[in-house]
Amino acid sequence: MSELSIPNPRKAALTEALLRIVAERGLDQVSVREVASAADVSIGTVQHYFPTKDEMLAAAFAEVVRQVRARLASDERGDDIRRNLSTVLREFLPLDARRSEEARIMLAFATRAATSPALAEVQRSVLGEIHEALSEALTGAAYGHVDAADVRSAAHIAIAAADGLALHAVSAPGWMSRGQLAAALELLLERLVPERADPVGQS
Amino acid sequence: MSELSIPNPRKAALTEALLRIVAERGLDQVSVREVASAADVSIGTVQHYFPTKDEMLAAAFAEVVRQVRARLASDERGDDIRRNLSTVLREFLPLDARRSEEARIMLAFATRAATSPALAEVQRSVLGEIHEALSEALTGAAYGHVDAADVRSAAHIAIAAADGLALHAVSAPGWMSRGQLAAALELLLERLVPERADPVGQS
Amino acid sequence: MSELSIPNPRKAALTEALLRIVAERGLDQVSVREVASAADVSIGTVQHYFPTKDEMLAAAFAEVVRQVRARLASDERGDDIRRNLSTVLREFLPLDARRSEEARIMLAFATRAATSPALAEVQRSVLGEIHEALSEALTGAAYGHVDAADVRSAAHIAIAAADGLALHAVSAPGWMSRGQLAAALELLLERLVPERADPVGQS
Amino acid sequence: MSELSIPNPRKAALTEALLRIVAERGLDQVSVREVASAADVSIGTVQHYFPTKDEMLAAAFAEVVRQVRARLASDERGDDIRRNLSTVLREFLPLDARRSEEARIMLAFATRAATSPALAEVQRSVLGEIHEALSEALTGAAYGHVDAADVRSAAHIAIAAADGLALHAVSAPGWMSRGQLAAALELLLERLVPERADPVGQS
DNA sequence: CATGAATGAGCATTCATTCAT
DNA sequence: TATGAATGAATGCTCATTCAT
Repeated sequence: MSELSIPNPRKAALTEALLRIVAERGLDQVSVREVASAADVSIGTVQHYFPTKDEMLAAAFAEVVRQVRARLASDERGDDIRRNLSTVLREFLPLDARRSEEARIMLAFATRAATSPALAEVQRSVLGEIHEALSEALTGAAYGHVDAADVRSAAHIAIAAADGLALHAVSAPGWMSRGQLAAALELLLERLVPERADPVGQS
Repeated sequence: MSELSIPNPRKAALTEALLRIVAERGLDQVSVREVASAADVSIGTVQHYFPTKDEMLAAAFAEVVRQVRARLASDERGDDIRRNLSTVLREFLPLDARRSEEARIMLAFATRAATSPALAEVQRSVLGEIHEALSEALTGAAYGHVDAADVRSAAHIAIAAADGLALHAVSAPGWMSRGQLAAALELLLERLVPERADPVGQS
Repeated sequence: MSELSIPNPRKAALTEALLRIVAERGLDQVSVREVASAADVSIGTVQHYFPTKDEMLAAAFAEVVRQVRARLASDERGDDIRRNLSTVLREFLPLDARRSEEARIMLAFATRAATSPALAEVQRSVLGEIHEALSEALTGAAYGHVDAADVRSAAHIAIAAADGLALHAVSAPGWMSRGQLAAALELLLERLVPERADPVGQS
Repeated sequence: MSELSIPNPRKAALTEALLRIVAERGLDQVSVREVASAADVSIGTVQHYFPTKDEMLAAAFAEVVRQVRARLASDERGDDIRRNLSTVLREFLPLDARRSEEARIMLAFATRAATSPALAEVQRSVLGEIHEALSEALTGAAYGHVDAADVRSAAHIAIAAADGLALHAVSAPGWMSRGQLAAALELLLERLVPERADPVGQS
């Protein structure tokens, strides 16, 4: 409703075009020209909205992050913490075309962040946010007997494993099937999250 | 394996120069010019050994893989399987300058593999090799009661978590300390590798 | 001359901004963008007043000429013709910050006039005007025994020497000191303007 | 004969092409593209010899200076000092097509030197060299009764007047005829250089 | 009156590659 | 074996200008 949420339809079309290129051909194939032609506007128009390529990349990364955040926020949560964690982490695995594209994009930006302080800053904040959320959930799952450091390590492991699986799936197409990705994730959560402490019905 | 794989020393100097650039400035900053100047030879010389840039990149990736393989092969192995796994996986974490550089290089190539069939093929074979080794080790650790699928999933998780931690450390410098990386890995192994059933019955 | 030549104050601000850029960074650094930002208005506004860059340049040159003319008109004149000539010609030498800036601007436009018929026309009329005035003064200084052609040549020399000194001072900063500039001009006038025949008969 | 004097025929062709453009259309119309097409080579070739535009411009300016120096050195000198000075200074006036082109080129570079320290340095050294030569000649012409400061001022005036006349002729085509240029120069020398001190035939 | 959107040509420069030597 | 010449495509970016509002 606020003006803030209507950034600019043209700008949005440009970042979308850019992200499509990243997903299909990689971040190094992104050029002002390619984005212009993918969005079917002139080069000048692209640079009217994004004076420099860096600004354009940063905006695109921010948009991806925004989308991922929105997706995580809209996911259904229930009582079963392990299932909730699974829901969240599955968002990062390339289990369908949409998530596969997103994974390729996130990986591309993460890798570039290794040599771009600006992108690294975004990456840090994204990781921080997710880590925070996972830590909370894991604390809830521990039913009292928690070692805070262990919980934080477990959260680190959870994100790392999800991103690592995505990395492998994306960088070595065919190496893991979707079933294997899902199975690996489930096994991890089994080992990471204690059984629900239903003191009665539990054998 | 064979003497055939001992490359021309000049060629080795070129791939080393290239990998230095990748580690420091990223894969997209690699150009024939940069490699030539980093190796202090002429552009023509670079292209005498590597007629195309793709061949040069492929050779460099192969060299990295070769180095990692050599490192893994030379690591000390003992009776404690969990410790052995830790030793192997720690090779992938940026726990010191050398491994940090290697992690950046591996990540760069992995990301490019997402859009390069040739590199993807190498990536698949590397992952296959490591997965195989980890699966064997985990099978040994299970002391009989093994579900083969679970073992393979656990191996997937192990590599994924290690690479994922490396990805995070490299793409968000400052996000995780070396201690946190090591702690997360240890926690993972605790959860993934069953305690040795009978510490007594061990020879 | 007429009130008609009093331009829109906004327009004046734009030409002033333009001339500042010319003085500081040269005529080729003048762009609609730079002028707009120097005058702190939008590009569109600049082009509202000056539809094309050429018109803007022409207006700026006209403004400079207007300023120089005004300065020359306001200079004090006395009975000593040589001194009057000196006063006039010193206006063209970069003897202080203001005249230095003006000299840089005049030189920039003169040089561009070499390839721009429109600016060349302005340049011709300016030179004509000054030459006329100097010729008159020199005729007055000759006390009767005049060769009209010599007087015109002397006027040519006078302007040329002044502009040439300015050219050297501006194009080779540090080459001539202000004292050297002034001394050279005085020597020229000594040689160009005959001594007053009878210093006594002066009222 | 030495290798130094054979700089590179290709390079020479490029600077010649560049200077042609400067003379015809001005220094701001010089672009790598234009030079390449004027010299009938590819853009890449131009930049093989001159990695940056600045280097190309500097080389071209140096070449112009070299040509002017060579011309001055090859001019005939006789016993009549005033005539010798005339010969030298006429080299700077656009009295024919060749000198007109040279004058336009020199003016263009001089003007750019106002905002380019590198070119300004060259300009300073050129002026220094000519000033030195003129000062010597004028000292010789003074037959003993010299005020060194006056001689240097006279030399300044001589170059300035020549360059100023060239500036006017080039920036206001049609303003002065060739005859007027020559006449002005001769008048200047009359006033600047004392008559030959033939002690007898002098009234 | 003033602005920002949009454009397309042009800029210097970097690039991978081919070729002759 | 090693090099430099030469090329032409592609890069990010600046530019003057037109147009709708």
